[in-house]
Amino acid sequence: MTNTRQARLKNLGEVEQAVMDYIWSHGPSTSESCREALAATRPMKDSTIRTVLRRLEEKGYLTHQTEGRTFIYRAADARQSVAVRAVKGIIDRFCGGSAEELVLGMVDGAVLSRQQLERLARRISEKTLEQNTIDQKTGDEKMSGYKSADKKEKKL
Amino acid sequence: MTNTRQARLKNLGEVEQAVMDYIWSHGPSTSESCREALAATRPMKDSTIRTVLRRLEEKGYLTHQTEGRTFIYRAADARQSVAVRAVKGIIDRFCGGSAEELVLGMVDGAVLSRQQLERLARRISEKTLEQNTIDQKTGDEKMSGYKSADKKEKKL
DNA sequence: TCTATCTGTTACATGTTGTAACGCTACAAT
DNA sequence: ATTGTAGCGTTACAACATGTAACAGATAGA
Repeated sequence: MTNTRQARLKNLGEVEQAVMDYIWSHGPSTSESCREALAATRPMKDSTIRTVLRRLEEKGYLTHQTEGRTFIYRAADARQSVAVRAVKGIIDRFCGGSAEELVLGMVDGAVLSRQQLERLARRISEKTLEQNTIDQKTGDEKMSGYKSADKKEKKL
Repeated sequence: MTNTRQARLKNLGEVEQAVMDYIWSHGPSTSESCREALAATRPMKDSTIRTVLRRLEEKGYLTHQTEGRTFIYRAADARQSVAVRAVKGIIDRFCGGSAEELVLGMVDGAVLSRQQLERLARRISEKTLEQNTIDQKTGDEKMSGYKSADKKEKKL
């Protein structure tokens, strides 16, 4: 059900990443606009960038549609979705599917600060509230009975 | 200085991953024990597994020490550290350094449930308290805003 | 018709990953 | 001492991934 079966996108090479970054930032683009945008740091012949674009499409990162005779490439998924999918892959491969320990590790690894994590929890709480307002009858989750988990309302 | 400067470990191939999983689970191992452990799903000649092990060491995932004439390989870093580093890489590449949106996306992407996130925040709060009790003077302040470093990286 | 644009196809050098054959050395049993 | 053998060192190779690009075919305008 949650299975969008998009799964396993191959990793991106350096140039591929750069191209995706450009398209994610600038929206639908032609091969030429990509080429020009990257020309400063990475001069490429037009056939080169087009090959990269075609491969990215094969890999499922892009789709294209024709405008006249010109290909307009656009990202198949939002940057963030791809990032999340990538992390999901990492979780599967390294953490046996449990994301919890990973996030905990991110805090220890200084990838996420404690403050950020708490703020996140708060933001989520809000979103959750909205959700609950709509369908709060599903009593299966909630398990709010967390012992005396000392709320300690940290200030931020 | 949490910066262990181990940075950028290359990705693991399928077999490499399997080997690392084994060693992470069983601790220091010889090439033979690895070979036997994976034999069921992946029969390999001894030279094969040894090549894999050597490469994993080159990549920095393993170290080895000699016991008699036998190599004992052990993980250079804990599984979780590697996972976190991998995520860090994703964050740099996709999120311009900000982990926050990513975690938020993990919730939306059903990788992390709201309950889990909140529980995490709670767990962290507790840890933070202990920490604070001990050294509350360290301005923990993670640099939440990386500049994304302009990849100058001229090919050579 | 001719040319400036675009796309289609094919190629190729590197690098990565999986797999493995050989070959050399030290130690143990004969 | 001789030799089998357990273990490591070295080299090879096919398949795929990635960056780079040439060349060819098609077509909208001038």
